[in-house]
Amino acid sequence: MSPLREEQLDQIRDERKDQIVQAAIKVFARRGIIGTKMSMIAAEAGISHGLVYHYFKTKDDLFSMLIQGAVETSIASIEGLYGLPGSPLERIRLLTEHILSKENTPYFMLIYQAAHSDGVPEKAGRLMKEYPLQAYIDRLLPLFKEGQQAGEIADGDPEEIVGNYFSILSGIMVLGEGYRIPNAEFVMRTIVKPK
Amino acid sequence: MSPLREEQLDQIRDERKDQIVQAAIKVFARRGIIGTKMSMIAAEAGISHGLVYHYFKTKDDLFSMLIQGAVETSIASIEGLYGLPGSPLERIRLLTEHILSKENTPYFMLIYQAAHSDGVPEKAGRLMKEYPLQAYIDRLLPLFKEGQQAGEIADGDPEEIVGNYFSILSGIMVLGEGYRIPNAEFVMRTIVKPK
Amino acid sequence: MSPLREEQLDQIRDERKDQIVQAAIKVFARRGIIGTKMSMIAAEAGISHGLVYHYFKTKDDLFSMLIQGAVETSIASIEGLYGLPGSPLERIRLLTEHILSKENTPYFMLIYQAAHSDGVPEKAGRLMKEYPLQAYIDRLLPLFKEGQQAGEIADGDPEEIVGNYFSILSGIMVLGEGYRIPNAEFVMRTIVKPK
Amino acid sequence: MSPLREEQLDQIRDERKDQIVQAAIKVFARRGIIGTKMSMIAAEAGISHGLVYHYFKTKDDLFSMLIQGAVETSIASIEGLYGLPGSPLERIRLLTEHILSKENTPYFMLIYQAAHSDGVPEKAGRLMKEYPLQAYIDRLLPLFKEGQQAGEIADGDPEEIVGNYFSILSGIMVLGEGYRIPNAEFVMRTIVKPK
DNA sequence: GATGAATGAGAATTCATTCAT
DNA sequence: CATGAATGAATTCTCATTCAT
Repeated sequence: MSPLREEQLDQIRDERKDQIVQAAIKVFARRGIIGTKMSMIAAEAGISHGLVYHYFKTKDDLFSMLIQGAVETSIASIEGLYGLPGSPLERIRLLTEHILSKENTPYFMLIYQAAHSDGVPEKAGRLMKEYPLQAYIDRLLPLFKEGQQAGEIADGDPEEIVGNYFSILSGIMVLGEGYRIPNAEFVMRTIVKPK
Repeated sequence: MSPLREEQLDQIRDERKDQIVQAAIKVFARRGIIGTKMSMIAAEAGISHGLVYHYFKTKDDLFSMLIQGAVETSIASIEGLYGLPGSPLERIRLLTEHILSKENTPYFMLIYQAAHSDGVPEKAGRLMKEYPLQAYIDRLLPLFKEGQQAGEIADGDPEEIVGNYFSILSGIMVLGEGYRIPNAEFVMRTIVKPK
Repeated sequence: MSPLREEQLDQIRDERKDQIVQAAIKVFARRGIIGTKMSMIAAEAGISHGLVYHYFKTKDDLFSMLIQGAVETSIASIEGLYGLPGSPLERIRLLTEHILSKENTPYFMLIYQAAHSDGVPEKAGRLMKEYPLQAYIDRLLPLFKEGQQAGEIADGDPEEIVGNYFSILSGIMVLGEGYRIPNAEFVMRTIVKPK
Repeated sequence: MSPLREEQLDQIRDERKDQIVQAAIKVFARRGIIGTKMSMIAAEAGISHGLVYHYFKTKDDLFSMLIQGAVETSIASIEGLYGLPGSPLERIRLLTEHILSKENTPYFMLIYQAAHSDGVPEKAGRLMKEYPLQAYIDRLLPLFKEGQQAGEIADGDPEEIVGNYFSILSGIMVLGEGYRIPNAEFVMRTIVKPK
């Protein structure tokens, strides 16, 4: 095994792994844990079902890994808001637009699946306990409070407002095909302070 | 044999059927079609799984029956709005409160499941084709237009407004445990015309 | 319980039992043991399935009873030949016509089912051991030998001739719908001595 | 991956498929469709029941495939007669011997099962409609007519003669264990013209 | 690393049988 | 005697997972 060869293998491994992950996100998001067959993921990734097991120990393992990624990404994207310039409202609008963008759907679906389905594997379940929905709310809270102080966000219990805001966004993202996705402005109306 | 006995049997049948239906709504709503095992329904209803088949031919049959009920009930509840007194906005607020009330969750979940899950039985699928989401929007449209004419509802394409409104409500109802359910007022903000 | 009432009950019992037996013969003959559901028998007899169990302990019990009747009847009908007048060939022709008559089909089917199907209950199986196919052949043998001595029946091992004759008849009777039932004359050609 | 491997897999597939088919013929012939459990076929073939489903979609599928083979083989074997040399009677005797040979039993049983049993799958049923018993008779008819013209076959309605002949052969082949199988000569007596 | 044959646990469904009324 | 509600064992079929090649 020359180092070159090793590198090649590593590259193949990474490629394959990503192939599988992308396929799995797609299928899990649409069909949920139970509704997703390993063969579907393999077919979507264009490989044999046997190969999936070279890279992921079990179906639960694969799902848990996806959830972990989804949670980390989404938490990071919220925390990223605090480094951005602009008024609180502007930054919230940015986040709202970001969340409502098409490419985020699978991540929300995944988190939704993990929070609900009963076939949720232990590991994914643990993750959801560590970073429960409340975690998202907690991280948004300071921003909303800031907004209230700036007179941009409607008065009222800030935790309630954030909770409502997050529910509405989550709900929309989970709906899937057939439902109209409102634009950010529409959702923002629920939180901006009327003049 | 005696009329009394006949009645007793009818009563038992009705009771059991209702028991099963209630249990099924509960379980289907939470777990979806594939995720729901007949044994879960039986256990939830406190009967043997064999008895479920005494009353419902198949799992698909049972699910389809529930969907039919859910669709009919929800359509009727929208259409009922047109007979009520009050301004359009007041009536929409009424509907919003009604939809957001706890006891409606399973119906929305059911319709959501029927519109999405992959194991949707043919009969339920047909129902969803007959009464697709658009049907709900169509039925709400006149009321919203009325509201716009009365200056109560925000300007803009009424179909878009209704679609967004319905998406937000549907999304919320589908989320299930862990998420905060906003009160009607919060949702109403997305559609009322700012003064 | 007046004696009159007892008699009435007895009569009902006998009627019901016969109703069930007739229905069972019909259904078992066509569908075999496994293919016959108790509910089919009950439906054919026009009673509830529960009532069948008042008269027959189990499905196997019912089947065994029918086999017993079929075996006894058919054995008796062969033995009856020996008391009849006429030449051996004439009496064999009589038996052949009798067997080939439509109303005998179910009995042959039943015996065939009992001899083959693997779901044969222990009791019926025992009966078939006591009166196996050989029993029929043994009982026909003297008549055929007589026929050979009288120059009416073809020469050759009489046991083989009887066996063949019985196989052909049994086979025909077992075929059921769709197949043509030859008349007695046709079958007789296999055993009569050519002039 | 390599062509060798490809061939190996093909070979394994063919072997397994044949193993299953042979086992299935054996079990279906004896027990009929309903009486045959997939586990029996698997056990007979010495494999897991899961593997049977790897090769055949359903039990009905497997049965239908067997019927198709049986029908095609038997029709072909009749049609092959017309290319053979010899007098009509000689060729019919050949066919009779062929049919009565031990190895043909399962095929006749199978066709019999398909023509009768109640659990006959739609596909097999369709095949039996396309090639009903009448088809066999139609294909034999010309040969028997030839035989009558040659003075070898008994006079009378040829369709009736063929029908009877086919019934007798079918009946014998269907009987199964316990019954004596007559030799061809015995059966031929029913159709040859007496001198 | 990659494939797909092979296994077996689990879920839907059927049906013989029991039993309260 | 008669009914049909109720149960659970048995069967078909699916799919996650293993493993030889």
